Amino acid sequence: MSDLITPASAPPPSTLKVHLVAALRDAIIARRYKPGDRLNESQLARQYGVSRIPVREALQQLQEQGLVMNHPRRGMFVNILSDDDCQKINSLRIVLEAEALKLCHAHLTAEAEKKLLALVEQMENWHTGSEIDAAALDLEFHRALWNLSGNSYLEKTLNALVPMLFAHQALEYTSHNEKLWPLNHHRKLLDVVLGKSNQTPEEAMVSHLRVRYTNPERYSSLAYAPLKKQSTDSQEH
Amino acid sequence: MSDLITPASAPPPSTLKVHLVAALRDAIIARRYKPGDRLNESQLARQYGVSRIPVREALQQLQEQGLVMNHPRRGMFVNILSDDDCQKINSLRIVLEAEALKLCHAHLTAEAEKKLLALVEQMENWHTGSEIDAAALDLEFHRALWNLSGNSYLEKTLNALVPMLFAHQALEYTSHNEKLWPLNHHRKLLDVVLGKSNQTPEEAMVSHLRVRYTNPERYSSLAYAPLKKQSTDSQEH
DNA sequence: AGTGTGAATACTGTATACAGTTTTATGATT
DNA sequence: AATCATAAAACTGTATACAGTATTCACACT
Repeated sequence: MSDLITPASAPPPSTLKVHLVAALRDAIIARRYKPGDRLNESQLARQYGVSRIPVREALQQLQEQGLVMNHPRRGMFVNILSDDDCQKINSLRIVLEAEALKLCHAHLTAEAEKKLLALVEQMENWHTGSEIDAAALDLEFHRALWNLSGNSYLEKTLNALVPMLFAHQALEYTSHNEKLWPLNHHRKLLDVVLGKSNQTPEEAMVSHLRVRYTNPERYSSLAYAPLKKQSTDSQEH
Repeated sequence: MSDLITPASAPPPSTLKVHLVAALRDAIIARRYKPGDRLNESQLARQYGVSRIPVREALQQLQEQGLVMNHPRRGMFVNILSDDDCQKINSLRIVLEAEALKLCHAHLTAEAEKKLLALVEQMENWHTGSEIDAAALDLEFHRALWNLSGNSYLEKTLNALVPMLFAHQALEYTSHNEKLWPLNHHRKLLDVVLGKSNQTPEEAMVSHLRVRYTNPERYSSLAYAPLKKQSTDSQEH
């Protein structure tokens, strides 16, 4: 009979595609590729030392996640979101993160509490370092909350929405003003999870996430334009 | 200069993949392929008269949408959801559909109202016909609401969640008991959109969608089992 | 110099080919 | 007859090849 279901402990029989998805998504979230940049299949295939097929498959998965956009027979581009798009995504994010926060309390473990607290303190003590790293910490904290919600579909949905905002640098970590610094908000969210806050999950999440989106010139100047050799400094590996 | 952005009126330069995605998704939602069924790339390629590549790409897009599941190096299977999975998806659906319903009122047009009303009446007069068709009408009505919400990301998210429930026949249309018949609920939702209800969007959506999920034997008996020639009557075209 | 036209190039979408793994079938052993 | 081992077949993941379209470049024309 053997194993009908692959045992959870089995070595994950990974494929090139999953590695490429992770690498490309991280590169887009970290803004090494910027909105509007063209993603050339052959070039990426050369960079990663694989054929075009797994690159194509990875790009199509990212397209489904909203990070890149396909123009048929023209190619894949890092997606461009308007201010309005960001607002829409963010309002949806608020609803979903509030729901997640609501569910967290029931699934709280000592281990999870410890991890969240460590992240909060790491963020509070953040005074030097790049904006990218601040974003990475921010995302990691929220992902931990999504995971703690215990609803994997909620988690997956948020993972398909929020990275779009990060890819657009929709959050700013430059103002170290103590009151406004987004990283300082996270302890309040943790307090809600721990039941040590008098705010409802909705209130806490709204006050954390309700921001306006006004795009600076975040986009590649080549966006959707006739394709030219793009800046080569956005490469990696 | 020409067109920097493909004009909306342009003939959609479609690909084989998008046709396959639509065909396969419809087949899964209509339960011509059932949860647990194996989807063989070569076989589908032959059926549709194309090569394996566009079939693979279509299946991977459906995987991202949760309708099929990949077992690395084993193949794609129509996804199987446990009762618990259905509960989680449904609770998320309620939150999202309530949000959509809330947003609809602001975007209401005479044209949209006419379309929704037509669908409601079509459903109320539904007395004969298959369960599949009832499900199709149900889904069409809800999709119209999602679209009317004006938030394309909300729409896309719901389109990635709700079809999973339909693929599992999680809704039953067999009880023609007037009070319980789900198709009869839709007028109440429309009333909320029109502002003619004293229910809040949340209340209306909760009472419409809060159901329990208990799976009958909805699954293919071959689910995840050593692969055998599967029943050939689930083919099409 | 700027603009328009056509050839050359590059790229995507799809088909075919190949390698390694998984599944199935076959046959030996008890 | 049932179980285990081995060989054959089938399938996925990936690479390569090809066709058609989009883009770029070069050159003529004004």
